[in-house]
Parts: sequence; structure tokens; C-alpha cells
Amino acid sequence: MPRGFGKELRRWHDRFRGYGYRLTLSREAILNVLGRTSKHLSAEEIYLKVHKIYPSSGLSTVYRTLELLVQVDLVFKFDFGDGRARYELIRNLEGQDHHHHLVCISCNRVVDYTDFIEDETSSLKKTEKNLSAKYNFKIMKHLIQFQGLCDKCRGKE
Amino acid sequence: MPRGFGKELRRWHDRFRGYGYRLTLSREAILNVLGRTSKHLSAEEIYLKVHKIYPSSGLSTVYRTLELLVQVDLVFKFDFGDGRARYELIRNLEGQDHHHHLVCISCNRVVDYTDFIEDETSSLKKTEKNLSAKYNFKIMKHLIQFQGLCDKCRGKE
DNA sequence: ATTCTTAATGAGAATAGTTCTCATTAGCGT
DNA sequence: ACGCTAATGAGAACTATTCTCATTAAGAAT
Repeated sequence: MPRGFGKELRRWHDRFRGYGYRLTLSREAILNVLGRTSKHLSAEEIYLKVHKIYPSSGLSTVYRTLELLVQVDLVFKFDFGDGRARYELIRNLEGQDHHHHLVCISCNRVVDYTDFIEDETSSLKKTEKNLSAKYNFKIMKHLIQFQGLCDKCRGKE
Repeated sequence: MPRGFGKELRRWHDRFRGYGYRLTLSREAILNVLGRTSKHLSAEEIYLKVHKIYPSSGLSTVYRTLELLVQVDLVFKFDFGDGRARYELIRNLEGQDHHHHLVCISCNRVVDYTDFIEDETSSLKKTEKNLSAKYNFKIMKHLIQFQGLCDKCRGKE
């Protein structure tokens, strides 16, 4: 288990309680699973892992909990175009591990990158401000993704 | 019917034939429907409209054709997070009507914006180059979307 | 024009991810 | 320990999309 995990768990617990939600064993198991991977797991993948830690947990609870976690900004939900949603714990709200994705349209591999983010972010901030003013939108998040052919696939076709 | 539509149809026809595909009545009807709207229609919405023009057309053909159109870069496919894919004709490959989207997470309304694109694009180009070099990815497209609360929804909650 | 080849089609069945239902369980305030 | 009620698990239900397969029609050849 990663270092400082207990502290993280406490943070999650507080977040949950703050919204009036209960921290159940299932939810704890789900947070544990999300906390110990850096992959972009699908709901079913999460379910299978959770099931090993806490076998009485069901798939619907996993879906319900993930939705909840997305609501309270503890988890990101992504669509990489392979027909199932992917979930990723937000470890650090200050943006230290803020990253975007590079998706291979051939093999569906996803690469996280944190490089070059500063440039993007500053440009995005400006655009967000402009858009917000012009369209009277309260912008809450952005979604950036590059798609193409990865290392291994670019040779094949 | 929009001005210059026949010319557009010819362009699509040529594109199709160039790939060795046949231009059938169903496909033509689908292109017509996509050509006369600026909305982001779902497959079923397209099917319903196509059905009025050419009633013998079926839903599976609509799906198959849309997939094909995406393959040959005549149509964009988007996911705005409401559980169904959205399709949009690419009118102009030179990027004159290139736009990004602003999605309301409350009512799912989508606003297209073409403003501020220049800024974004130049920043993106740089990032693409960097990423391409570092990860050996052949980057083919980018996906940018801002999410938040629209005009009407930001007051409600 | 007519014929021929085979890509494309329509209808509906099948699939798969996600959501819903409802009787039962378990957080947590008291 | 008790009680209230949010949360749960099992599986049914739902829904967007894909697949199957016998039939049709696009476009090349004649």
C-alpha cells in the first residue's frame, strides 16, 4: 500500500462526510483500488479488483460509487472511445499531477503526459476567461485529448 | 436546400468513389441530412430525418454509414457525455469553420465557438510537435471541450 | 440497355455498458 | 444498543451500438 495512504483515506472520508455521505466498506475498497493504480480502469476492472479485497461488493455499487466520486470531484471520468468509461482518482487538487492524454486510435493505448502542460494551461485559462465572458458560461473543467497512432501502431498501416 | 449543395454532393461522391465505396440512396440521404443542419445529431436523430426523405433506409445502415464517413474524414464523431455519440459534417477541410465545444453539464446544451480558436490552435500545434517528438506518436487530431454551466443553468443550483 | 459481380442493405436478433428495482443490510447520530 | 434511513447486492431492465443473413441494387463489363 502506498505511503501516506491512511492520510489520503482520511481526506476522502472527510470529503464524503462533508457531503453527508457514509463511508462504507465498499466505498473504501473502491477508493483503495483507485488509490493504488495509475491506470485508467473501467468500471468492470474496478469491480473485479474490489471484489478481491471485499468480495461482497457488487457491480452496481461500483457504478453508483464512481458516479458519486465524480460528483464530489474525487475522480475523473474519461471516454477514450472504446465504448466504456474510464476512471481515475484525482490525487492532488493543487494540480501537481495534472495531466492530459494521448490516445492511440489503433490499439487504444493511453499515454498520460504532464509535460508541456504549463503552456497549454496558460493558453486555456485565457480562452476560458474569454468564453466565459462571451457566452456567460461558468466553465468548470476542460477536456483535452490528442489522438493518433502510437509508437507501435504507426508502422503497421 | 443550401446553396452550392449539388457541388458539395459531388465532392462527397468523389470522396466516396475514391475510396472504392458506392454512393447509394441511403448514403446520399444521410449526407443530405447532415448537410442541412448545424446541430450535433445522434445516430437515431439522423435516422429519423433520413427516414422522412428516404423511408426505406434502416437504422443499421445509418450507423454503418456514419462510421464510414468518420473513417474517410467527412464527419466528426463527438461524445458530449450523454451516452450517445453525436455526428457533425465536416464542411470545409481548410479549417474555416473549425470550432470547439462548450458543453453544459446540467442541461447538455452544446455551444459551438469559433472565437479564440487561433490562440488555442497555435498553442496546440506547439504541444503536438513536442508530444509527437517525445512519445513518438503520430498525432492526427485533438479533442478540446470545455464543460460547465450555461447561461440558463448557472442560476438554478 | 442488359447482365453480372459483389458491396450494401434492412429487419431484427444479439451484445455490452450502464442504470434501475426492491427487499435487505449496515453507517452513524442518538 | 437502538433506530432511522442511506447504501447495498442481485439481477432485471434499458439503451446505444453491432452483428447476421437473406435480399437488393451500384456500377463495371458486355
